[in-house]
Amino acid sequence: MTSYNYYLQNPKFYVAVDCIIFGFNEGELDLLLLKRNFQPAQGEWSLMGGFVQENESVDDAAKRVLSELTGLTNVYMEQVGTFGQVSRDPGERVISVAYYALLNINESDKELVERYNAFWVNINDLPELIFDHSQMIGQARNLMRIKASNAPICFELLPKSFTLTQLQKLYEAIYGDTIDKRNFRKRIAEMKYIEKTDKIDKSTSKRGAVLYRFNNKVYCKNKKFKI
Amino acid sequence: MTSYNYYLQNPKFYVAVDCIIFGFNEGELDLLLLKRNFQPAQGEWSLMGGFVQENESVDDAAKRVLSELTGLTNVYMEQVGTFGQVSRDPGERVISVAYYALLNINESDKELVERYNAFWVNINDLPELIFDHSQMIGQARNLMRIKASNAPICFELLPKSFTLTQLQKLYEAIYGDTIDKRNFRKRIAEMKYIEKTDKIDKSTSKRGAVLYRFNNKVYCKNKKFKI
DNA sequence: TCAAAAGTGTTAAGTTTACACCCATGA
DNA sequence: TCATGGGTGTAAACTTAACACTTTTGA
Repeated sequence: MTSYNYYLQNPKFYVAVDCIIFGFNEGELDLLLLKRNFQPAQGEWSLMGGFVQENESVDDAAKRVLSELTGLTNVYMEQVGTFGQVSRDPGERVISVAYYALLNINESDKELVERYNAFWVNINDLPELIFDHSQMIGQARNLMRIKASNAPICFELLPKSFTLTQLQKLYEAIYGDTIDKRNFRKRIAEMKYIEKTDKIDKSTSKRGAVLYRFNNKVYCKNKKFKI
Repeated sequence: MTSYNYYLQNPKFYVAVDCIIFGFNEGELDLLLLKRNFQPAQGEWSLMGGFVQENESVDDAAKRVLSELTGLTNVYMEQVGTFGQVSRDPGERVISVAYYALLNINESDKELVERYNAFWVNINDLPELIFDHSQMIGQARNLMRIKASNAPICFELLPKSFTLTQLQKLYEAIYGDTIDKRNFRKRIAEMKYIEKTDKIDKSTSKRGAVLYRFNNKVYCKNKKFKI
């Protein structure tokens, strides 16, 4: 590896990643937050984070940090942005790259989550968070909302098969607004890649609700999505 | 400043900023690119960039770097994202945060631009660029297009007063598509913050075209914008 | 007088919204 | 048999898209 003088005269920084981890449970959108049982800011609420290492890309660091907490790999993640205020971390200067992740709460490793002292917290009932983590969450929510209206990322939060009521409740949680049931179902019916299965979910009603699933192969044929 | 062991065991990185600088001239959208007369990658095309310093935020570094090239401060800038592949810069590991900037070409310091060996290049006719700079530009264009359709950022690229034909040509350049003149003007007419002035521009037609200006105070009253 | 850009309305198509009742079933 | 959530269609309001001619004036 060549080193030019050019680089040497410049300072280096700790670079961290912080994860805004979305989950969906019982009609509510949750975030996985740490009640920190370690330094710094012990006892306070924070996002799951970690430092970028020499041998990994920033994206890979985010995946690693997410996997350390949840045990999951191949999770949908998207970069939110970089937070680079000089004193955002009062301990040391740290530049942090925020990512949001969407996952199915039931697939996460409950033992790991417990070991980190992490909790799923309703997104409408968030505690105060350290540093600029609340700001990161705000940006992540906006980005996620926009993406969810234009791309089929909602299925990352749901089980493989789901009812239309579940799907609607998820969108209502994302948008923070109610949606008309008939209009919603009309739009879904137009999306041929949201397929009826022959299974019925009886867990929330006596009549039972048809289970649907997302067919990504069919989606890839034209990639039109709009809710 | 307190140092915890926590930080010390982690590596540090060079952090750079790269600027995607948009300008608008004669109906065409341009980017300000460097034909590098310095190391590394001398002789190749690149974005204007620089390293984050100890005493400045990442956002401030982007502003400084932009100002070094253009002489301009108070320029509209937005973060595009962070590029953190391990070997994106073959010289040394550098994590780079990309920003896009919108400015009026005529306000930039031509002498400085020349000294840096920088050129305004039509966005549809870009050269090959070093590292991941083409990817940065791609993301910046997408982001800018979306923003321009939802917020009045287009005026950053225009002189204080402008004709409706200029404004339409700008949007056509941003969207890479033609727009119906009557429909466009109808939409503009609904935006009370795009105000007629009593001036006429005679530079592009014998008849002359009315000059308009953007009134930010009026805009701030309801902040609705959609083109 | 004519070339060249500025300016101006209407209609059809498509999209979005609002809205209320019947269905199936287990308790 | 009834309470509960599942499932279904239509009409009005609004938005978007398509489209062509007249005006002004300097050369």
